[in-house]
Amino acid sequence: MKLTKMSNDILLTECSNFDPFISCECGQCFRFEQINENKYILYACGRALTICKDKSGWLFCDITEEEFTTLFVPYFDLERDYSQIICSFSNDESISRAAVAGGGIRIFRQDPWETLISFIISANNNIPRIKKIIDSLCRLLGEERNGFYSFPTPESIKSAGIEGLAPIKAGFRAKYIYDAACKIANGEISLEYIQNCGYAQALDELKKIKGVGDKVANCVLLFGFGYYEAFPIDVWVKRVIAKYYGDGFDPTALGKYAGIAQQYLFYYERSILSKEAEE
DNA sequence: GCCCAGGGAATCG
DNA sequence: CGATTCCATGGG
Repeated sequence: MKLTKMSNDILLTECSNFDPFISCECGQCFRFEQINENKYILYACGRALTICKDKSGWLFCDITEEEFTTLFVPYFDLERDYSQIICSFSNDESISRAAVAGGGIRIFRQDPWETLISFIISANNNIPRIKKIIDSLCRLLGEERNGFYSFPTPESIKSAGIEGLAPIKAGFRAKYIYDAACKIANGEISLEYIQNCGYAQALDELKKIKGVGDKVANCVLLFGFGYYEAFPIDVWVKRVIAKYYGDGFDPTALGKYAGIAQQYLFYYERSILSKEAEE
């Protein structure tokens, strides 16, 4: 990994297994927009970050090297050796095949609270609409700072109430968002405890929140807390398992980075389906 | 009108 | 336990 200062921008080169565009599109995060083929804006770490695909590498606009290093190197998980992780799946044919297509995916280390609400919203929903609801939520209750809306705090959602959430049109999920906000705001659930108590305990803790079951909890643990052994099973991954593994599939057999394998499978299964739709 | 979407709660037996 | 049903909303 090499960072080069280019006036107000940072150029990233010599960084294998990293494609920020694919990493955005692979379903782990929802606050980003594609401007064109070579340009995305990502809303993370409390700011908007413009990312351009350059001939020589990835260009991150209007950011200092210090800010990129302290905020976005951890966020993009750039210090981890993903090629070694992919190697650890080499005895699994379908994961290895999926990792060819999704080799640029990094698991983003997202804000736990934002990830919790985002995946509560994801229940029985599709990605474009999840993005729209989250964006509405930030515009409704977040704080604006030169065009960027922060993610609303638990307290602000709590004081808005279920009726106050009506404009974002989250449907039946509004009461779950509210329940999560209350339990975090009043300390009934501690995100810090979930961060430190280990995977199994953290899973139980998250599931105390209404609207959080096995799938949502595992997404939050994987994308918001860095529990890489979390293996969320949604409708797509269910299809993959039925197709390639059948009964008796055990994600723990994939080791401590099972969640990364899951993300390759999810991305691959969806991308081959959209490719088939084009034909 | 139908079905589906990164599911989960409530309610059965 | 497992199997159904319902939940709001929008796009295809």
